[in-house]
Amino acid sequence: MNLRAPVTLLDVAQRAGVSVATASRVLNGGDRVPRPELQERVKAAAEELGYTPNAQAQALAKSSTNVVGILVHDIEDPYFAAIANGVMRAADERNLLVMLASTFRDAEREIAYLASLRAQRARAAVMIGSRRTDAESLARTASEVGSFLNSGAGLALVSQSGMPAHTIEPDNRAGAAALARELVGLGWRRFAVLGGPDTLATARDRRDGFLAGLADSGLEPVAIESGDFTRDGGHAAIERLLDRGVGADCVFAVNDVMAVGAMSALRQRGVDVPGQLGVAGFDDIATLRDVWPGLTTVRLPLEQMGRRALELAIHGGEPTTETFRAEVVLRESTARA
Amino acid sequence: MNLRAPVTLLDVAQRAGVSVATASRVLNGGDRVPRPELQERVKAAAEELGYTPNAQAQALAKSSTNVVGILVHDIEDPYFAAIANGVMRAADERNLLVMLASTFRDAEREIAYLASLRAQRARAAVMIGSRRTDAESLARTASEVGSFLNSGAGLALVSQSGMPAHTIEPDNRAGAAALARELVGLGWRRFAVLGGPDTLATARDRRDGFLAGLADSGLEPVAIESGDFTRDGGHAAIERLLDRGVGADCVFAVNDVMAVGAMSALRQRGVDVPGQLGVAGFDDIATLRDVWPGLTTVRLPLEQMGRRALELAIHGGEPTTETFRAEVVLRESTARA
DNA sequence: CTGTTAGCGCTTTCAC
DNA sequence: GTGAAAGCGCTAACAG
Repeated sequence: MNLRAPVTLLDVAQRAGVSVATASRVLNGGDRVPRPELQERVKAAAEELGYTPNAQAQALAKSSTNVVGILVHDIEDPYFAAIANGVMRAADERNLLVMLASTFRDAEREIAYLASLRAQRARAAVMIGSRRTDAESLARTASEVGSFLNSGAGLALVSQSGMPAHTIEPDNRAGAAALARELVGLGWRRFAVLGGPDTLATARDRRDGFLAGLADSGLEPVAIESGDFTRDGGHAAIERLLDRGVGADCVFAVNDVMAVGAMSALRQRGVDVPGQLGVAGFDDIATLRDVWPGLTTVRLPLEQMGRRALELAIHGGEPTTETFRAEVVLRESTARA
Repeated sequence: MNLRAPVTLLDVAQRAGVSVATASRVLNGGDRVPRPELQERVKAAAEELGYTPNAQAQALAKSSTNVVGILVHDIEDPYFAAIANGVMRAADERNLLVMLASTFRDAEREIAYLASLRAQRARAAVMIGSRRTDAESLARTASEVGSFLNSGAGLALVSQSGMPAHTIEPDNRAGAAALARELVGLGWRRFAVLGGPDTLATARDRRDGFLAGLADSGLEPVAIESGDFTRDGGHAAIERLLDRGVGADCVFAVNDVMAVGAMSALRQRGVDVPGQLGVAGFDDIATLRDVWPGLTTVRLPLEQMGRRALELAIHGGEPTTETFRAEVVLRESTARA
């Protein structure tokens, strides 16, 4: 076994003394099954020569691939990783290869990747993550999404409505509203909200849902502060809030990483959680379940959402929207004395 | 724009009134550059028809792709996500598409994925994560690695030596030894080690390095308990240790997630950290930097390691081994009163 | 059941 | 500079 030697089907066929058609049939399960004896010969030849089918050639010949794409903003963000994981598991079960692209939150990259997937003739793709509401990039994305769909590939979006494709929606509003009610039930009254960028639908929905939940009890938040949808965003937002000196007794961050960033800032400032200030997040990120005090949050079936997204994407058909329920998880960060 | 309509280069060429050769040359920068006027015509035609090159066909024709693969055990594990992120960034810069596979810690899957990447004629691949030392699966992996390399593709391994490919090694032993020394310097004396499976080289090296570091001060651990290389593994291991009642005053878990799992168990048992027991980990996982008390650990330049791995993989050449230094990060979890 | 043969869409000599 | 044509490796009719 030395130096590159591209063994082709023809090589195998010749060595086995059969036609390429026969070789193809036995090696890649086809319609008609050759006689046992030939099967043996072909398999043996393939084995001896160390034959590996050229997926590119196969794809070209039957104009269809077993590749699916996943687009996430940032694979290091545990939220995306969890959903992507679900997609990958489902893909693995179906023997599909996954092309994963981290767009680093750049709309242009996202569009370019989608185009690449189209060029690769991917069977389907799953786009994860809330889109910005910025009209222009939204239009450009929509256009590329149209082309993608038009190429015959399947597509499912997670946390992003408004596109003519299958959509998986976490019930952000209802979940946040339920959380608000539970917190009020616990006795908290003066709430502050750490929102995300206003262009992110997910962040907006969670904030609005929370406000709606408070309204159910005739309450209004004492403050709303927006920041990036990240750990640092939460850290900075709570500091601004503290500096402004609003008298909140409980703060809701629109996602867990922001909440954790906020908790860190509070610790630095010497504010006790939940003694002086209760803190709640959203997502129930697995990696953060061990933080202390345990973070009250709203659990989303992230992996399942990913699985389902892949199923819908490869299934195709008319655009569907499926909503996944969120579930409030009360922990120590909002425990009342 | 209706129903699937595969626009080919031929369509574009005809519409522009040129040959496919010319169309190819202008659309995919080639050797000879056609006259400006033709370029315009071809580009216009391509635009109007909404032409997208078929990557499969291109790959077949020039027998080379711009696809690279990444193999990780579990993309939800922040350690792997961080390295994979580095690989993806480097890939993105080079305009390479990434095929990411999560092997779910299954050796067979890993081998199968490598074979798939070979079938896809991937340009290169990066395998991340310590290999088990189980002789049989090691041999089978080695065999597939051989085939992969033999196909002309590049390969780099992260945290796994012993294969005839480029290798990126975090300096686990030295890092753990340095940590041990620092802890001793802080005044800790009775150490317990929460090791990983003995078949994982990474886990072994960290444990051994730590022991060596202790030995430098003439110390020996009071106990060594092994568990899975996961959050739950750390949680269970510390509980067994506690039940056995070894009188340790500081415990070193061979990775951060184990350490966090252990801290959680300690909290449940009412053991104060670092008051009653100091805790240290390894990796300095970003997502865990906000846990409280802040976890003393050993930082590895995860993203950089990933970047470098990709560079080596696509560069090819003689197998190299590059070692990345680890750096001790002291935090509150091992602070002495 | 098995072999022939025409493509799949694009790149790349090799002539013009 | 530009085009004709021969593949790249495999699949899928279509004949035997």
